[in-house]
Amino acid sequence: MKRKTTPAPGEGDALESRLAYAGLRPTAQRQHVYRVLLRKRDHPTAEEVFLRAKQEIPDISMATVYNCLDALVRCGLVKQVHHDRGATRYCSNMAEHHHFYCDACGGAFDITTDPEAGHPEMTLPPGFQMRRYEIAFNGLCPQCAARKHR
Amino acid sequence: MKRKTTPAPGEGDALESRLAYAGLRPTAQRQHVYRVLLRKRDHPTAEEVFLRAKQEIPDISMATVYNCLDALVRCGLVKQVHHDRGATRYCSNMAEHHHFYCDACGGAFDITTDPEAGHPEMTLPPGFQMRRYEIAFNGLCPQCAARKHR
DNA sequence: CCTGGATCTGGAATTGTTCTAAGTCTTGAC
DNA sequence: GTCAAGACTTAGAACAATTCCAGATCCAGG
Repeated sequence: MKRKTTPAPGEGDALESRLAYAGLRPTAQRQHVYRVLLRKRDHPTAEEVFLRAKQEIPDISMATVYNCLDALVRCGLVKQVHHDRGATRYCSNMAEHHHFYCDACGGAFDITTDPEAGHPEMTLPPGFQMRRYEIAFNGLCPQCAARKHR
Repeated sequence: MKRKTTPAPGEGDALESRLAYAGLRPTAQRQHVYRVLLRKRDHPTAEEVFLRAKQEIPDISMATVYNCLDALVRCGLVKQVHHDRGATRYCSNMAEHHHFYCDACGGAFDITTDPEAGHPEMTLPPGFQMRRYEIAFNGLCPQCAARKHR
């Protein structure tokens, strides 16, 4: 219910200007949700973001978390990550990269794009206009792979 | 739920033997659902398969369609295709391939893998054990691209 | 021709997400 | 400052895709 006032200037500048540019206000909830995503970059679901955000803002609601995440996505600070039909995960790493999904632990890992590897656009039949592409890797993450070897 | 991956009793085998190999019966519903998928390979959703299947088996239920699709997936005749968090689509093209999703019309198109292009496994950091990978292309399909150019 | 297990069915339940309506806060005009 | 307009947050309802469930039905083997 009660809302915090404007935070100290200098804190979360990128966020503030990005939001402003998109015509959005840097509310306490948005700032905190963004901080949650920056603090632990493990591709949390909306539910997980909600639980983490609640620790500091106990009254925050799920709807607000969805709203905030949507705002962050819209102003280009956060990316949605989808795998199969699982819950949407949120990723604050905006560099070009792909994802590896561990079949054992379900974790998602950033795979930074190898600049040497050519983009696969030439493999497309004529007529297709590619805007972007994404590679989803599946298998075992290092930890789970090591565990299986024993 | 544990899903048994069937190691192919023989490439390009009939529905019946594939099902039998997985310990499943070739029921009328399963055969018809499979026929529906072969007849129009446009990556239909379960709902679309249901509507098409109903034309020949009016009493078939949605639950049965899901069951049949699951059976076909389990015995390696059909693949699930996911894009963002949209409904699961079903693909009877079992050759290795990727998918192109048109941002304009929402269609899904098979992109056959270029055998020349090296697999991207070397781009993975050490420790990761890749089992498979999938490339999702986004952009405009030839038809929608042509329409935009006018 | 019985019987047990596989299968089919409609409907309820579940999950993740979006919508809605009402209340709260912030901004800008005066 | 004061006030209205609009942005934002909230709880809960609604929603879509899917899975679960329990009863009915089918069918192969004895």
